[in-house]
Amino acid sequence: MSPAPAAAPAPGADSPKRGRRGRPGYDRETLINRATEVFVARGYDGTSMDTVARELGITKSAIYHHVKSKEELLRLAIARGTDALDSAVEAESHRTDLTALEQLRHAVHASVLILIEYHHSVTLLLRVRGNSEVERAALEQRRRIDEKIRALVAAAIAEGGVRADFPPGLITRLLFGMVNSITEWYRTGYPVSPETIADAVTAMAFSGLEA
Amino acid sequence: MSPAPAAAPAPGADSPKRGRRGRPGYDRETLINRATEVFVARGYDGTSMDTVARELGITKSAIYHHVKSKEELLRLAIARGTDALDSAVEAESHRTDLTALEQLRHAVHASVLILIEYHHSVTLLLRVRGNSEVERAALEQRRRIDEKIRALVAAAIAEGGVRADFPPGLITRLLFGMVNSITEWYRTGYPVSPETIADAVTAMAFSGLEA
DNA sequence: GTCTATATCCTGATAGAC
DNA sequence: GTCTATCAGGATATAGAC
Repeated sequence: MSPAPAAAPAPGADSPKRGRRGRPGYDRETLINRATEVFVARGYDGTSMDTVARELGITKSAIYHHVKSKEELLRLAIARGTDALDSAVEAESHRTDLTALEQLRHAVHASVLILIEYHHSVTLLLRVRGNSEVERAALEQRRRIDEKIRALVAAAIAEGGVRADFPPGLITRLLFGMVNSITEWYRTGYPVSPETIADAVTAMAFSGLEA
Repeated sequence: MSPAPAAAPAPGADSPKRGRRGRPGYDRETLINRATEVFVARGYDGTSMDTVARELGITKSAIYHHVKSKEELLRLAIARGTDALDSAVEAESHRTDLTALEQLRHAVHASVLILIEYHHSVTLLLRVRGNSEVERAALEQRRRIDEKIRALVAAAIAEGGVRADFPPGLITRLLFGMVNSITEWYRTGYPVSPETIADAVTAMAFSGLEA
């Protein structure tokens, strides 16, 4: 019920090397992380660069010194989570020491942990509608990840480890619908540990909620 | 595995009484339904009234003849799904002939069917961020529905029908996270019937995906 | 690296003709 | 009930001083 995590390392998710001088002094990394949070809180399209600036305590011009456009800021904000998710799923799906069912279980568990660690970034990714080139590129990368998951589920079904009474595509969507829904309510400080959440998701997904 | 649906009736979800004259001739109902689809496709904040008008083949002014603001259009777009969901959950949670576990199973099954029938409207509801009065009111109504569900899950746990090895709030969020995730991929014409989808969700949620 | 302007375009909304 | 024309405010982005 608690497989090996295999989550990605934390490259500095919160407040890296701020200080030194008295006030703002943002480095690019911190600016991206904070902007990501603001985009998540109000929605990307619902957030003006003025709002981002105000929330960060600086002006728009200061932001445009670090990034060349609002779209680039979105691209950078999304990239972290996408990359972490992709490499985790990629890693799990190549472990030849496990059955497909166990690979899938590990992939679910690892995805939950990454989704929590990078929850702002992943949340933005999951909300993208394809309204710009950046958004369409993000959707395309997400589609590639989904493809790997679908292959895992198909293999687990072929193996006899996963129910075959419903279409594989439907099973996959529901499984990762549950996993991804974490972004809807998870907030920093949520009073249940990431490991417990990952265990709960894995248990619910594979065994159901009946006692 | 296939409980009594109890879904709401269809008051005319697609194209009511269009025609008569050659071109547009929208009635208010049709306009709202079509606008809802456009909002879902691009996101509410990412959709200008000019875009809505273009998609509908009329001008902004024609829209403002039917509704007084973009916000009111959102309110009307969201209302249908919210009302249907609320009354379905309300109805199931008052059936004294069923155990709490069975009430929950029926509520899940009914929610899936409503979520599919009103999927554009419900999708908008689930994406609301609280950036305006209309959005905050929608969030509040949604919170009331969630409260009823949480009570059902708590009762089912107390009854011994649902697993108690994880926090009830977490179980509830994951369960309806899976249910609600249908809005992420369901499209009119999806090649699996609503009933089969509802059965699959119920089976996955209560028994898990292991064979 | 951050500020105060400012340019340019887009957005929600209205007036008034047909 | 729909159109053309228009307005006032807000959006992204840039120029140039400190």
